[in-house]
Amino acid sequence: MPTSAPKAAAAKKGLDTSLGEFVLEKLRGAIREGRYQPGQRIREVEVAGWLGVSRTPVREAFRRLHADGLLQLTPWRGARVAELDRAQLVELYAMRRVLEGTAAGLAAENASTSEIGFLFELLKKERTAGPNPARLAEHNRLFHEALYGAAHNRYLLDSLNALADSLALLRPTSYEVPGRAEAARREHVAIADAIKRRDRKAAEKAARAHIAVAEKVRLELLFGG
Amino acid sequence: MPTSAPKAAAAKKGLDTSLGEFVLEKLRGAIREGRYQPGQRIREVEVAGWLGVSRTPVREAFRRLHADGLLQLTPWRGARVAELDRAQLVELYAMRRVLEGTAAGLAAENASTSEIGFLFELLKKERTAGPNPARLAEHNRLFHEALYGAAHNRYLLDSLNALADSLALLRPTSYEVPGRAEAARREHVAIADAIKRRDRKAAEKAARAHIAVAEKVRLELLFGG
DNA sequence: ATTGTATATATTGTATACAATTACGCCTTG
DNA sequence: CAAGGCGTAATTGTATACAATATATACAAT
Repeated sequence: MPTSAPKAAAAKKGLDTSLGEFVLEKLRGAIREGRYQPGQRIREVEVAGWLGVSRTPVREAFRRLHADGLLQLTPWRGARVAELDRAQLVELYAMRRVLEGTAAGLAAENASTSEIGFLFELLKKERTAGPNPARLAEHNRLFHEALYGAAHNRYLLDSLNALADSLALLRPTSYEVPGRAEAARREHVAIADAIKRRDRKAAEKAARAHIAVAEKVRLELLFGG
Repeated sequence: MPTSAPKAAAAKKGLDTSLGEFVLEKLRGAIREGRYQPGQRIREVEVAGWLGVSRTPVREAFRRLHADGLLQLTPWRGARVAELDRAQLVELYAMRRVLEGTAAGLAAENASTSEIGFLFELLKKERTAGPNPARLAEHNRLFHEALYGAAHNRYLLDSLNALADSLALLRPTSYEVPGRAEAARREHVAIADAIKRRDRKAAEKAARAHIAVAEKVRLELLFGG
């Protein structure tokens, strides 16, 4: 539970956006980093005090997190960080397999040469990232975000980002599994190569395969063989 | 612009849900029925007065509609019903083609026999619906919603509903085009038949074709050849 | 006439006050 | 000692008051 004193009130000075957005980002970060655990209840006044704002912008942030599926809201009973059971996880990965494949396929058709260059840059960094699982997961996130952008479809982008946020609820990440990092990197390379060759089918197939493996690893990690 | 006096304040008595939800549904309906036109500005006090509530639940509804892409919110400058230009429309249909195909494919695998029966029931009603474009569009919506449900994937369902809401921004509907209704019905039948045969590939293909035709008709209708 | 500026008005963002509902502890009672 | 009811505290839903910002109007200067 985030408990740093309202020095955040200082950090929000010179805000280029509304307090609601500010709170939203703070909460999203806290959930992504696991400082709020799935199932945990979040009280409005608690967040308001933490960030030095009133309940109003906190409630706005809650509503948006709810829309993204990160918070479970029940009337009069407050907000709770969403939990994913096995069935939901399977549904989520099914969806992601489709969308990720579509993104890769569209990227093969629509990505600019600089976007493709950026993908390979990220892969280079990924190779030299070291063994820290959190850092590896972060690199992974950057690669996938770049891929989503290269597809050039706003709706697809938004959906995939929402799915990624939901998946961030789960820990540990797949990168805790020995050898997963190298395997994932090889799969990433396969996707990027297909995009560079402008091979839509191959890119789609590689991306779907990548997600299928990720699902398998995650399920084993979380629920055991 | 909806202007019926606050008799709505009476209609909201005995509410089984929060006022925010109430306002959300009212606004969604008003946008879907074209009572709020794309590009039109919506003021908080105006809606609050219309529905006999304060600005607070109105703002909540605005935020959710924004998350769904139906409202465009800019700080200090209020809410505006989203507009779709041609490029966005193309992106949206690309997304819908993928998701609708996926939904049909999953329905072929996962739909219960009663769900399949319901699809055919809707098709029967569609055949005898008469020539009213608004009624036809409504029947169409029901069929697609049933299809989404039969896929048994929550994330897919939410995404497709969001896309459908965005498409509802556009009028006139394709059903203003002579002959579109019968053609659409035949395409619906093809989808339902494939699902009944449990033929995943065929269902997916039929659904994608259906959306592709719908896109073509819409583009011609809105932007001319 | 047009453009720039100042002022007033309107509208949204935020904070706080109040109402409705729930959760929990305590007491009573069998 | 357990079970159930009552009352208080805690929490959220809603309304309103206030602050910050944008928009519109009036007027002056060119």
